[in-house]
Amino acid sequence: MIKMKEKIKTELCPIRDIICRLSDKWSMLVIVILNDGGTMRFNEIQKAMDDISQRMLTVTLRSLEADGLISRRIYPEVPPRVEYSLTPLGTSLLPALTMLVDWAKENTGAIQESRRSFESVNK
Amino acid sequence: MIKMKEKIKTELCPIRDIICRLSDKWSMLVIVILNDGGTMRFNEIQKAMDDISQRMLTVTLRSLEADGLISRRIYPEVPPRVEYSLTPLGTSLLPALTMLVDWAKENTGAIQESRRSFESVNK
DNA sequence: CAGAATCCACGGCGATACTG
DNA sequence: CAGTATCGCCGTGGATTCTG
Repeated sequence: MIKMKEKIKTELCPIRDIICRLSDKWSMLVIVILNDGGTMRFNEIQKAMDDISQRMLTVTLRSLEADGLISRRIYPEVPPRVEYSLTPLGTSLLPALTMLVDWAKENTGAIQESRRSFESVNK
Repeated sequence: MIKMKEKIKTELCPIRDIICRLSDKWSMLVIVILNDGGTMRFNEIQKAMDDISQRMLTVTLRSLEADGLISRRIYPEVPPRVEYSLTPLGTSLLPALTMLVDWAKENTGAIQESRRSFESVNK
């Protein structure tokens, strides 16, 4: 059996870096929303998230673009129009992301109950 | 096709909460290491990570214990001995975690190259 | 040995105001 | 519409010291 630990310690300084980029407050959610919505404009994405600030959406989109997970197309019009969509690389992340979300969904109850009993013991 | 966005917005305030707990600096790594090592003592885990502070390891372990992902067994001896191991719930997270790590591993090169070209364009 | 407690630096993130 | 710029809070996490 392969030692996952070795995976992480030898190959995964870069891997941990990637995980950290994804696991900020908004990145995963943006990817999921773009997967559902296809090609979307800035404001569309913001409405779909409904509680992200304009600044953080900009920052998040730039970060994802830098990593090659989304593409950003600018139309030289007035008023300006900018469209975002997942790249193939971004799309390839979805199975793993979905699995994580599904796991979280299935175990939400168990985890919350565990937290409650843990707190009542340590109160 | 199911709208992932709906999943996240309706069911996933709790789900996002879980993802956030996992995606701090150390939690995923601890889970992976415990999966490789089985039952381990505090110092064993710390050595396996080799760059985590004592404080952060304590904090991380408590958080994972509260969520029911790891168990903590105390032996009333002198000097004290405490052993950690994955619970079934913690183990059930591994497939999703592995998938994410594998994706990151496979696409590290592409991502880093994307970052470089992005920076050279925006310099 | 396995922590608890304290102090502190840094960076993520939000609020607000301004612009092409 | 889709940003950019600036300011400031606060939470994460590191270093250090102390304890049962």
